Amino acid sequence: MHSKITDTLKKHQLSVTDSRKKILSFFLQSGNALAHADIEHKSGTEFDRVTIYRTLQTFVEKGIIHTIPTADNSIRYALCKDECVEGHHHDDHVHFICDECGTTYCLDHVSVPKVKLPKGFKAAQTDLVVSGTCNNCEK
Amino acid sequence: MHSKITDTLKKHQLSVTDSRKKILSFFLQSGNALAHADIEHKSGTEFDRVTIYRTLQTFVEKGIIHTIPTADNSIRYALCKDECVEGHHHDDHVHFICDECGTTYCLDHVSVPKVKLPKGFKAAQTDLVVSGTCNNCEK
DNA sequence: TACAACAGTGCAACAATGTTGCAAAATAAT
DNA sequence: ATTATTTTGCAACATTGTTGCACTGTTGTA
Ligand SMILES: [Mn+2]
Ligand SMILES: [Mn+2]
Ligand SMILES: [Zn+2]
Ligand SMILES: [Zn+2]
Repeated sequence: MHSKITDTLKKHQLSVTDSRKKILSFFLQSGNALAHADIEHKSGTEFDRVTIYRTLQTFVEKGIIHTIPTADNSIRYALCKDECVEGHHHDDHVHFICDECGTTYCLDHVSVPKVKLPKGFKAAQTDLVVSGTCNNCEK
Repeated sequence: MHSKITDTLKKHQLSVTDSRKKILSFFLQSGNALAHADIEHKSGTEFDRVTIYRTLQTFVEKGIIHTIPTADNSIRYALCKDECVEGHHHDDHVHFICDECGTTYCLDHVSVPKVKLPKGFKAAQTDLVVSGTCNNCEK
């Protein structure tokens, strides 16, 4: 019997450890994006801060999670879709950060439009982040 | 006789001080976006690290510079266009970060497209950041 | 299951980045 | 010129991120 969590780790050639299982479960439970600090709070003293840094880094490299840029010096991380693999992400959806509650959403069904760049500029990745009020916080 | 720098500070109701003049001049000279660390390097020991933090914060609040989100935990700052005033920015252009040289460009003539959000989501601000190779670094 | 090889973790020490309060200095207003 | 106000530097502290290394846990093989 294999849980979904164990399967995901194995699929990406990672040893199955307590911290990885737990951190991955946080993402699955939450549904939304998490910052390093969120994970630190959720896990209490269960494992070391350094382990969280290394786990997040490993997950990003393996294509399990992706980063979401912000203007407040706190990277958010969210689960990738199945197509993401090591070294090549396919997360071309819009992200939304709520100014009220701070929740960060992957808007999986809103895709990032192509932009026409000036001569000589070659795009490798495009991030579109919208901030405002989410559907939970609206009046 | 008033310099452009002094004028800009006065226009935004700021006292004209050495550090503000110097930091603003860095932005005017560079043309591109600067991170806190860039300013710290350019200024050497001329003024305190805390003063740089406070000056950048003040400039953002007053609409002299705007922030550019990144996925590497290092906010970049760039000069605003003239229309930006306290509490209300008008920097709806695309930003480009070169993976080779690290330079961050304001693509003033490439505007951010409107995106259609799911029901209940209200956009206040939209940031579009492209990364890749700039026209200086291509091939 | 037992063992060896390997990978991941915790800890400690450190570096970098950001924040706050307060007295001294600079600037602006009178 | 004097006063009122704002800004700065400093010190102290908090938070965030990085690295090396010994120890522990995991995996694959017998
Ligand atoms: Mn996402
Ligand atoms: Mn810009
Ligand atoms: Zn919200
Ligand atoms: Zn470049």
